This record gives sequence, C-alpha cells and structure tokens, in this order.
Amino acid sequence: MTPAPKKPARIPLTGLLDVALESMLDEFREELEGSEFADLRPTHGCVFRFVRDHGMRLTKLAELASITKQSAGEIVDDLVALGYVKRIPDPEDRRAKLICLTPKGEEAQAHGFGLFAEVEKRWMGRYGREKIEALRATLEEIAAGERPEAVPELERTELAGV
Amino acid sequence: MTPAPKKPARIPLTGLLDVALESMLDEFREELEGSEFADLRPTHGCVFRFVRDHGMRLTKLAELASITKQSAGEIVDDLVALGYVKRIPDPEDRRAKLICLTPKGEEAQAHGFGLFAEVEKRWMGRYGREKIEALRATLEEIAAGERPEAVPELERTELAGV
DNA sequence: GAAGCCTTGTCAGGAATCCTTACGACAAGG
DNA sequence: CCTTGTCGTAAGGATTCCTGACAAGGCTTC
Repeated sequence: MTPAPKKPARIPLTGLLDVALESMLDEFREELEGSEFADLRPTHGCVFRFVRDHGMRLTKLAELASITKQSAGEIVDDLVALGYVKRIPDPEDRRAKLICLTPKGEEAQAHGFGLFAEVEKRWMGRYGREKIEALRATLEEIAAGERPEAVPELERTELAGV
Repeated sequence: MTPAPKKPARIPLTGLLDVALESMLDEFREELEGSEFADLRPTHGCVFRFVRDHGMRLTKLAELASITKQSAGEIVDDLVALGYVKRIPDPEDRRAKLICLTPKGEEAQAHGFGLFAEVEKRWMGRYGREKIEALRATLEEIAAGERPEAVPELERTELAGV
C-alpha cells in the first residue's frame, strides 16, 4: 500500500526554479522598496546585473539581457533620467556609447548585491547552509554551461581556479 | 597568489536561477514549436501548470499564477478558442465556473510534462544525475517552504511519505 | 579613396501582457 | 429581505517588449 495509487508525475523543474526565483525576488523587492533606491523598478535590474565598472555598450547589454536594443535603450533612458547611469562616448568607436553607472548607480548596485547576499544567508538559515551552497555550486555549473556570457564573474573565478 | 586580486563579489543566486530557468524553458519551447501544439504561447503555460483533472476556478488559478483574475480570464479565453480548455458550471456555486482541460488539452499537458522530463534527463547527462537530483530535492524543499500552494504535487508526496 | 556592407543606436508604430476600476450575478449571514 | 462578500467579466490604461526603418559611423575591397 506504500506506493502512490497513481503515477507520481514529477513536477517540472522549471516550476520549482520559478517558485524559488520569484520567492527570492519578492524578498529582494520588498527590501528594495524600503530603501533609498525605491524608484528602481524590476525592469531596471538588467542594467545593474550586467554593467560593470568599465561600462558596456547598449548592443552588448541587450544581448546579455536577451532583449532588443530598443527595449534596452528605453530602460537606459529611464535610468539616465533617474541619475543612476550615464552614456559616455566609446573611445574605440565613435558610433557607440558606453553605458556607465554614476556614483549613485554604483551605490545602488552595491546595495542590491548586498540585499541579495542577505537573502541568500537567510535561506541558508532556513534550508541549511550546505544545501544552499550545493544549490549555488550546481547552478553555477549549469549557468557556465548553458549561458557563460551571462555570468562573466564565473569565468574569472574559473580562470583563477585553473 | 591563489586568492583573487579583488573581492569575488558572488553573483546573486537570482541570476543563476534565472539562467537555469530560461535555458530550460528555451529547450522546452523549441521542442514545443516542432510539435502539434505549436499554437500554444508561453503565457498559456500557467493553465497547464496548475489545472488538474477535476478543474479549477478562475480565481484560484489567478492566485496560484500570481496574476489578476482578468489576465487569467484572457488566457483562458484564448485556450477555449484553441480548443484546449472548456468552462463548465461549478456544481457547488452557480456564480463560478470550473476551468477544465479538454481531451486535446490533456494531451497537450501530458506532452508538455513529457518534454520537461526529457529536458531534465538530458541535463542529467550533461551535469550528472546526482547533481540534478540533489538540485531537484533542494528546490522541492524550498518550493514547499516558500509557496506550498503552488506545488500541490509535493503535498501529496509528502503525505504519502509520512 | 570610393563603393558596398556591417554595426551602433534611435525613432515610430504596434503587439502582448498585465493592471486598476467598475459592475452584474450569486452566495451567506443576519 | 438586506447587507456583505465572492465569482467572473468588461472597459480602459500602463508597462514592457517587439518589428521595421533609418542616419551615422566603421570596415572591407577594389
């Protein structure tokens, strides 16, 4: 009588990934709401996620974020208006502009990364440090395998490890 | 010389979850495109994800999918027009209707679940059976902890296991 | 260096998705 | 009944993202 009466019908992994992702983002957004960067909307995240110190071209950002240049342009327009990013001419190509974080933008990025780290630590307390670390390790491997260009941080780490 | 020159700055778990989720969905959608159910759009997924044999009310579906009743209604309208679902009066409440899968809808759901199982098996070959199984186990625990109502399959499994 | 072609970013228009507000129909408790 | 709340729907709007087209600048080839 132990086995289930019907086939178990495993829930798709995508459903589990989605629940985990959305739950984590909910915690993040709630905390961001209460911060001094409450004027940032979810859409703006792709910029803070991908743009680093040296700046990035719009086309590259759009490619990484898997959106069109037009959409990326609108998002950047917003962030420029809010004072988080600026466009500077690309010294290597007079057509292009580098999207750079302003000091305010860098503060926001650091704050956001800090919030994410807090949420992860909280989940470690909730589900076990080792499980979350194993989860991260596996996900890093998957991300590096499926979409390495979207996780440049990992490449550096890999290089350091080799 | 082993430690990194700068702080590692861990990539947020949300970014990793996002890459894994989108990669998996990409594989799924590509295969769905080539199937007989190519007229299904990503938005329609929430219905097949949550509606089971006995049917479900619109309000409940909207709550599970974290969207408004109006949005859910539009999606259901679409699927009714495509012949995947039907609305039947709820015998327990004359205001309500139960959203049920038609035979075609059940075929599509089974096909979709099969595709997801295939993708997962493929990832097992790519990243190791044990890692993917551990990933699933941890994600199931997280999903049950963060949003149990969105993964009813797990409740049943838990009950059977207890 | 001129012609042709590619890339960069932008503009214009539209499609898709989801929301807020409001409402009629029905249910449940007094 | 009458009030209150829930179920589903209608109408209109906001957001997000897309397709198509374009000028400006770079790149290749002759």
